Order: sequence, then C-alpha cells, then structure tokens
Amino acid sequence: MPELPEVESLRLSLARYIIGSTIKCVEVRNGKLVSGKGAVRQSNKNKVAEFIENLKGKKIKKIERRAKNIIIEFTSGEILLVHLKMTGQLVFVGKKDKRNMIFGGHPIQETTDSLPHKHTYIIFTLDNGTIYYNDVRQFGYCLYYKNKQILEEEKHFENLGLEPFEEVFTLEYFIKEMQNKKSPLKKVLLDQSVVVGCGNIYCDEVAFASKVLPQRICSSLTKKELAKLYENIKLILQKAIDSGGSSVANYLLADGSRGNYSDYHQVYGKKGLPCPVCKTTLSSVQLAGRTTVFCPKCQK
DNA sequence: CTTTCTGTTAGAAA
DNA sequence: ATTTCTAACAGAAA
Repeated sequence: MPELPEVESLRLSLARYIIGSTIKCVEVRNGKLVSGKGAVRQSNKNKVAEFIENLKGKKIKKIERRAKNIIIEFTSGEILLVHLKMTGQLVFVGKKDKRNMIFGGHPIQETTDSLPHKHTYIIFTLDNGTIYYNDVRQFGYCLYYKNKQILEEEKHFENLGLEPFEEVFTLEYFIKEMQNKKSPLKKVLLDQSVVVGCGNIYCDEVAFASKVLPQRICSSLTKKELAKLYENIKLILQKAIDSGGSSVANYLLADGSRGNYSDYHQVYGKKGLPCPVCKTTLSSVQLAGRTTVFCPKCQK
C-alpha cells in the first residue's frame, strides 16, 4: 500500500471501529512478522508467544501515525507498531454484521467474507470484532513495545523528516533543507529525510503539479519552485486522504473498501499516455531505483 | 515457459 | 557523509 495518505486513511477508518476495544486473543500464522524489524527476519517461537501474551486483554486507547507507521497505543501505555510496507492490510470485520459497514461514503468493492485467507498472517480477536493482518509479500510487521520510551530508544524513527501537516514543517525549513541536497528531487522526497509521506505515487504527482522535473537536483531549485513543491506536498497528500487514499493493487481501508484517489492520478502509472494538461506523451525514467513518470513539456 | 515489474525501507556496499 | 544496491516475497503483466 501505502504512502502517507493510505496509512492515514487506514488509521482514521480503523479508529472508528477499535478505539476502546479489548484484545481477547491473537493468532500468529507467520512468526517472522512479529519477530523484529529488518530485511532478514526469522520466526522465533519465544517472540511469538511473548507477542501473543503481551497483547492479550489490552484495551486500545488511541491510534496514531508517524510517517507510514501505525502506532496503536493501549490504556496500559504499551504499543503495537504496524508497518504495512508494500502489501500489508489491516481489515476489521465487526462481530455483529458479518458484512461491512461503509466508511466515509466510499463504496465497498472488496468483500471481507473470505477472511481469513492464505495471506492472513495475524488475527486479532477483539471484543467487538476481528482485525486481520494480511500481507501478500510479507514485508510488513507488527511489533510490540512495552511503552513509548522503549519505542523511541529503538530509534525506529531516527531517520525520518518532519510530518507534512505539523506546524514545524514550514516553508523556510523546507527551502533550507532542500537547498543543501545535491540529489534529484525524486530521491530526496522518497527517502523521507526532509519531509515524510511521499512514496512513488505522490512524488510523481507532486512534481507534476509543481511543474518541476523529478530529476532536478534539489539545490538547483528556485525558491519559487520550492514554494510550489511545499504547497503541493501538503495539498496533494491532504486531497488523497480526503479520498481515502489511492487503491493501487491491494490497498484497502479498514472496512475492506478502496480509496478513490487513484481516479485523480495525473501521471503515476501513465507512461505513454497524453499529459492531462498539454497532451504531450508522458515519459518515464528510473530514479532512485523507481519508475518515475513526468511530462517533458510541462515540467522544467 | 521466463523475465520484469510492483506501494517500502533497513542494511550492506560502494 | 552520501548514495546506490540488495534483500525480504508473491503474483500480475509482458
């Protein structure tokens, strides 16, 4: 899934169902998803048993988000950190209605009747329903932390830049940081070091809306261009959240519905199609290892 | 059939 | 210090 708008949309939709709920039991079908972070993870029996035991009986107090991480906090102060990476899903199915409720007016296109399925790796049974953690590629994880302080000590978030919607993310900060960077715009937005939230989709959309080529070296960007980028990062991410995110491939909201923002994509995934503004054929280039689509005429 | 591509990012390698 | 590459994995697309 999931770039910031998808994670935020999931957070909001999940919160409607599970704030105040208590975890009755947890089933882990693939231990490596709860056994620690990092590329090479191994299922560890003790860790799995601890994970399950630690979460049993815990009441959900709130759900927060940091960059693309979901942070579920219990009344006890304990933490469940969820990262969906590429294909993770958290789908809630209520106890009363086997069928889903509708979230935020988005039409339900995905049924949850078939859950759990072969890519369901963790099942959280709550007092009012069930959360299924599905993850086709198994890159994501759900990690338990005793409290917030221990989470911070793990320096899980140490390389992350500012949240785009927090007040400290000012135009002055953005200009100052960007002018130091000698890498292409796309790379810097993707690596989350200045501002978090843009993945491959929103990097391309933001660059297009700002009429700036993604291969431009950041330090060469004018203040005017940086101001445009700054505005569009906030604007586009917010509009995408308002649409429930972009359901590309298998991203789902907590009720199993899809986000609509993919209907508004201007360039992402549209290589070879005409530019929505000037009709020039959209080009693509590899940048920071990712396919990057842009309009060679509109973007300078 | 095979090869390439995919929303992420930690960690290794350069 | 910075940047690029690779790995984790499954499946859709070419």
